[in-house]
Amino acid sequence: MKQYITGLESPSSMKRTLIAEIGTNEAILTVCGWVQDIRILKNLSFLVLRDESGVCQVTVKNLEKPFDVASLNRESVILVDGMLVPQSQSKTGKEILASRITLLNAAKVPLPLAPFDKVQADLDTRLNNRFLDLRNPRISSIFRLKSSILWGIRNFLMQNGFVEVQTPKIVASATEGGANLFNVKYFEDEAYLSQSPQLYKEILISAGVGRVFEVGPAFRAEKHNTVIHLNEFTSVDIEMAFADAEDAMRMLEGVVDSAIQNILEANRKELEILGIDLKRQPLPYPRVEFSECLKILGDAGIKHDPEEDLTPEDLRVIAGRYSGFYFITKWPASVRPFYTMPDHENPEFTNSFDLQYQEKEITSGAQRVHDPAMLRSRFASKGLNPEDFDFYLKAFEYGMPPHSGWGLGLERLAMILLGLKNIRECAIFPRDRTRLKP
RNA sequence: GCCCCGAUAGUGUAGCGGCCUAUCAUACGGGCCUGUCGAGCCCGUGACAUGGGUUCAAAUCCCGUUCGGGGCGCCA
Repeated sequence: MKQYITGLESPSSMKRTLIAEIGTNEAILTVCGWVQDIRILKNLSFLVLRDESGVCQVTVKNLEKPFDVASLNRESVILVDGMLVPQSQSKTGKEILASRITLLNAAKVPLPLAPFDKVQADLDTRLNNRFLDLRNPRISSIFRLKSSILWGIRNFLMQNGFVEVQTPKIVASATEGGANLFNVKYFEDEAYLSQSPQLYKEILISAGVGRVFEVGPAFRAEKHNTVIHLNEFTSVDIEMAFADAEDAMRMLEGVVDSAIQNILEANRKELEILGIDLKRQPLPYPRVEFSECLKILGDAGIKHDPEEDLTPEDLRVIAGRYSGFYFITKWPASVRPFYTMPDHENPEFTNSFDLQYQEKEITSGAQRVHDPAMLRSRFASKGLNPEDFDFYLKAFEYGMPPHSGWGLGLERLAMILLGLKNIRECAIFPRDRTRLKP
């Protein structure tokens, strides 16, 4: 009674019906998917069959023996030929009376992770068995949403005249210092994995691209062990010519709003599965100067060195004043990279900004230094050797426009919009301090 | 790099010196059940991360190792 695969019986997608489309087609149909649940009664058995579009119930009359249901394991892949039951009593709303069931591939028992168990597995167990974890729509919804977030971002940038580029991820020098880079062998040379496309974006501004963006991986060799850091993350980077920090901030809030708008329109189902109540936040997002943050901290009785970066504790206090997204602007030069433009009036501050969501930093951006002489002195003040950046500096010597830009952590944005507590949830195969597989 | 915490069946947990022949749920195997849908009921299988030590006695206390969780620093 068991029917094994020969490999030659692979179903054609031409005659396969997606579960979501059941009821719109003929009454005799073929569905394929994973066995999510098995309930065996005396005279009949029920299967819950799942494909990428949804679930339906498959009813098997045991006496007719279209298949030995008892031999089936959860999460095995089957093909079901059968008839649509017109008025189904199933809670899935869709029911097929099986005339034939073909086992396409069996799942071993026990499952290392049961995606539909009543007990929730730990994140570590889930990530070790990500292919099973992702079979649960609660998990796969995260990545459908992330995909839509990125589409909303791309759509907005394309509409605003940006060109998408791909810059190298194997690079010869650091963008902001040397400590946090992964080494790679590049034939006879020493190379690194790129921590940011910053230098290339700026060179492209000199190249006359005008508005440029990139979505790509960024690598940070920091041994951080937190719920908001990955060693490989997706960076959305833009750079705009003839633009100041305010222009870049406007583009940034536009991008975020477009991402939210897009998932509200396109992903009602996924938002519902995850129980997310997401709302657009009116533009513009509040702008708060760094010096104002120090006052807020002062009011809370926290003394803060004006040359020092804000700590997570500081940001929690500041976040008490703002709900949702807000910008912190005019950061001190001491905590910003060499390419950040100093403020004309107060050169110890910069024309820079971070986009925050409560206490979490999502984006860092600024107007950039476009004058090569100023850039050289900034290298010196950061203790960097200009010779390491010769290919970069060269682009500034022959007509570099004033320009601004930012880099946004896609997983950070996703975790915030989706209300997830650990950034690893937002990376489909995350790389963290110890995780190199799968 | 620093600091805290943890590791018990496939999964998730209780136990924290003798009452442990280790709890419960879920999963898994068997049986019953004319439509189930977190199915139900009965029976059963299955675990103390690892190496040392303390003790009459260790899942339980101590040390090392490995693995995991969280925080800080750094950042997106």
